[in-house]
Amino acid sequence: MLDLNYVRANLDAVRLALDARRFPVEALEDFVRLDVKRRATIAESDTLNAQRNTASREIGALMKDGKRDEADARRQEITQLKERIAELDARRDASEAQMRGLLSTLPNIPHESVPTGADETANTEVRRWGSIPEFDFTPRDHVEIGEGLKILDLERATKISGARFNILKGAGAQLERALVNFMLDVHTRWAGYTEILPPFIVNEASLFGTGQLPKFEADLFKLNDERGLYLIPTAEVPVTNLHRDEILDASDLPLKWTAYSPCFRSEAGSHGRDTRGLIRQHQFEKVELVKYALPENSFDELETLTRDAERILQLLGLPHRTVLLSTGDMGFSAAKTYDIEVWIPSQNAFREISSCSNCTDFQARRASIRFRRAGGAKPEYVHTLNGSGLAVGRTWLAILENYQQADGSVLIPEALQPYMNNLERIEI
RNA sequence: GGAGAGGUCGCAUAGUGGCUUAGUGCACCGGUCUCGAAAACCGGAGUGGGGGAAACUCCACCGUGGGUUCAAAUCCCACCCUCUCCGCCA
Repeated sequence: MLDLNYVRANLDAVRLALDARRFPVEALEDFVRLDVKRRATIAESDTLNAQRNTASREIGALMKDGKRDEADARRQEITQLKERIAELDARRDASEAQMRGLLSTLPNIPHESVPTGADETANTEVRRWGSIPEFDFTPRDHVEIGEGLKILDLERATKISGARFNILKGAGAQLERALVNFMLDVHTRWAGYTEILPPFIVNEASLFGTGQLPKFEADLFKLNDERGLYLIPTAEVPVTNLHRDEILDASDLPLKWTAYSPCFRSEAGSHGRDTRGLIRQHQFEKVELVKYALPENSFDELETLTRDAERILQLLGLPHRTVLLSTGDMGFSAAKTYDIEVWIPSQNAFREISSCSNCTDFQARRASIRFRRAGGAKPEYVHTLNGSGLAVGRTWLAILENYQQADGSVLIPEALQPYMNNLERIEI
């Protein structure tokens, strides 16, 4: 969420930034009008409240002195004040609700280093790692490889749950588990992240905090339950909300967490896209990285977080590139985002396997996550960052495709073998 | 699921309708003292919002939302959460 005072003071800059994000900016005009109304209402209601408080105290004093008649007279006075105050409060509540409604749907302001553009064609590649594998046979896609090795069963998953679900079996299930352990170990041992195992079901306030609600409810699975609970679309939600409504100490920052979780996404509106295989599923596993950073350090922290995610691909020997997203391609809460894309031989293309964002104070304001510098300084909002480190399902299929052999078997990357009981190859 | 207790300004507590628009202790910040520190003493300090150039000032906030009252932390209703005991359960 953007800061009310910031929007008020920087209306033109905000309008420009939102326009770059392809956000309809007309709504901002109402904003100014509502704000003027709101402040006038507050001023009057505060004054009347002050009068009421004074009168009340005087009545108290009169009652004590036994002057009932005078007290009764003053009561009349207050009754009128109260009506007017109730009226003003109702108006203020309405204005504030409208402003909040509008503010909560505005996306974050892009950082100045982000390229302006309408969509992904304006993204810029910042670096590339590894060489694209060459096969002396026609490479198969992961569905064919996985089903051939009997480690992937999509048909039965459809019977049991429906489209966009999958079943891993034997060495396939083991590979998934190995990847989770491997990623968590690398992040905790070498990069100083603390492991979190969060709830996979969260409340509305948490989803508001990270920005999924109110705008993107259609992307979520909501539980049929009076409590208004949802399955998490990413561990970013529970982990970023860890210190919601708290004031931390500046010396605690940065805080770095890594969390494994399944992720549940309804994928509404992506019918027909990536229908084959594991690329786009309703349920997938992910190891997430989350940081709270000091505002002055957050963009540096984004660089290291992105490198921490890339390291996994490098240790697994998977070719990839890193792309800086343009203003038109970024997510709602992000001020700056790098996507990491892994090479997928069957598609002859790089596909997203991680998305690393600095959300600056956008989520922190929605979730009220603050810190205080030494002594009695005013609380400030932390900057929150998150990135996949990595999407496990996509890593799984990238290994199958990049490490496939002519005979249909798949080699296990060396770094992963200790996590697979030293298995070197998955074969029939 | 049943019975009971409780949620107060970082922590711990006081406060059952107006001497409290929240007291006290600890922690915190500033000062006095000291070579320096500790102790002691003096003073300060919550969050959000409105007005103001500023000094400052006003309003709201005692789990959340309603209600009663001239006046609510305090009374009433609903909900959320925590703890204890019983039952059930991976």
